[in-house]
Amino acid sequence: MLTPQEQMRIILKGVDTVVSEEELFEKLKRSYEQKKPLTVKLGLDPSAPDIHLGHAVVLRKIKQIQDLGHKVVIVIGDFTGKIGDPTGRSKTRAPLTDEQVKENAKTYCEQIFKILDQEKTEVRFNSEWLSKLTFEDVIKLAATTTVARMLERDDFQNRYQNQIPIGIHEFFYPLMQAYDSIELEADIELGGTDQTFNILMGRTLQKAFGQEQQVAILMPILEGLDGVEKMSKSLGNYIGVNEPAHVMFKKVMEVPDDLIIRYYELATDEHPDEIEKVKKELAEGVNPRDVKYRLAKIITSLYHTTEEVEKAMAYYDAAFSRKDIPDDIPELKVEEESATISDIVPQLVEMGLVKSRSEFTRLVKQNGVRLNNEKLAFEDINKVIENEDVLRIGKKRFIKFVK
RNA sequence: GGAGGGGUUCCCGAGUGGCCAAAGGGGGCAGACUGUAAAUCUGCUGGCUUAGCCUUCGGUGGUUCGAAUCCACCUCCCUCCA
Repeated sequence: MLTPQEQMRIILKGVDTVVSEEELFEKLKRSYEQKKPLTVKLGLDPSAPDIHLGHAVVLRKIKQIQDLGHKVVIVIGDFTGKIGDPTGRSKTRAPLTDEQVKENAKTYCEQIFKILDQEKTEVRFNSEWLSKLTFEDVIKLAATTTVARMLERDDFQNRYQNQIPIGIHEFFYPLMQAYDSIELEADIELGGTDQTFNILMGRTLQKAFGQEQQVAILMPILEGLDGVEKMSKSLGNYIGVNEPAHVMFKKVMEVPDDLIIRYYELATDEHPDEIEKVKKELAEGVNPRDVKYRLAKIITSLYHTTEEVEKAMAYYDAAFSRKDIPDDIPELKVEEESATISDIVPQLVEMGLVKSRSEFTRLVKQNGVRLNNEKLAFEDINKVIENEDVLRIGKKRFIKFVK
């Protein structure tokens, strides 16, 4: 086991805030001396089963701590998920059913274990203890804090000021999450900075319950592809860990230039020395495209095999650098011998390539659709499809027809 | 419990009887340019069997030749008072 000093260095890399570093050091020291691993908690919300690089920021950090020999406990907030939590996005979230939660949890774990070591990770569901609390217990919990204190939370404050509803039940969300820490006797809790309030509430509650307070480790929030908003599925600016290699690669290339370093820091496991080198390169005027190209390779490799990455790069080079038709594109079997492009549109809609026939028509009229790399004129929409015809919709969407 | 203000298309927000598939902005998509990104310019942005038709302005019902707009009831949100 590494010395507490060495552990600190690894743990602190890239973090936004630690409350508090002294406490963390003390815990590490004690753990080192007694050879007893610390319990590290990460709470996950099962309502969004697709993990993206934004979530991965925290997961990577916890993986590093896991590798230091500490005990990682993932808490799936199935109970909290059923209550509905404050998302900060205008509306109160719809509660999930048991089936949804279970299903989501399964998908979740599959993705988490692309990053964490499954053998060494404990997964718990917080309904296990939360569902057993009596009303009296709940009141006692609630009595540990005040409305004013609750309203300190950014999200609540914003909504309150903007006249967006806040359900009373939502006040319980931080309390429930905090209670999880008591149940686990957590030494450390990880989360994004958006979790600051909830995680600190864990400290408050632990103190009220006579436990040693957990250390809060808060990771920065990764911006999404737009470069401004946080990465999130609902905003559509995300890179999912489950996405095919070529999609992932292309998306990393869409990251704004000024976020290249941030992505290096938060979305890869690159060594700080390496990152310094990259910073220098950029400062010296190396084409950001090339730097980003390497970044895309590194990130894609974290979630895909070498072979898949090679393919993805070939696809990218062909489709976007040379503007050719790549080799490896989805195919659509055309049943009807005399089917025209127009005839096939409903199937394209079904596949999600276009939203509707109207949208397809608009794209064609705007020269956004190509047939075998030639612009498709609106009059040609009734052309009979030949075997191996390739349709390109916009820049990214390809489909090959086979008969 | 009382008084008042609100709910419009993906978001914000204009629209108080026909000229409204609904201004403007944002976002998104496409084209040009480029480095693939950004910036900029242009176009599009409910659906369809597309000179036309159908669905949409919290819900239901009504008035009217005609309703996002008027009326009734319902529902949800906010503010102030209690």
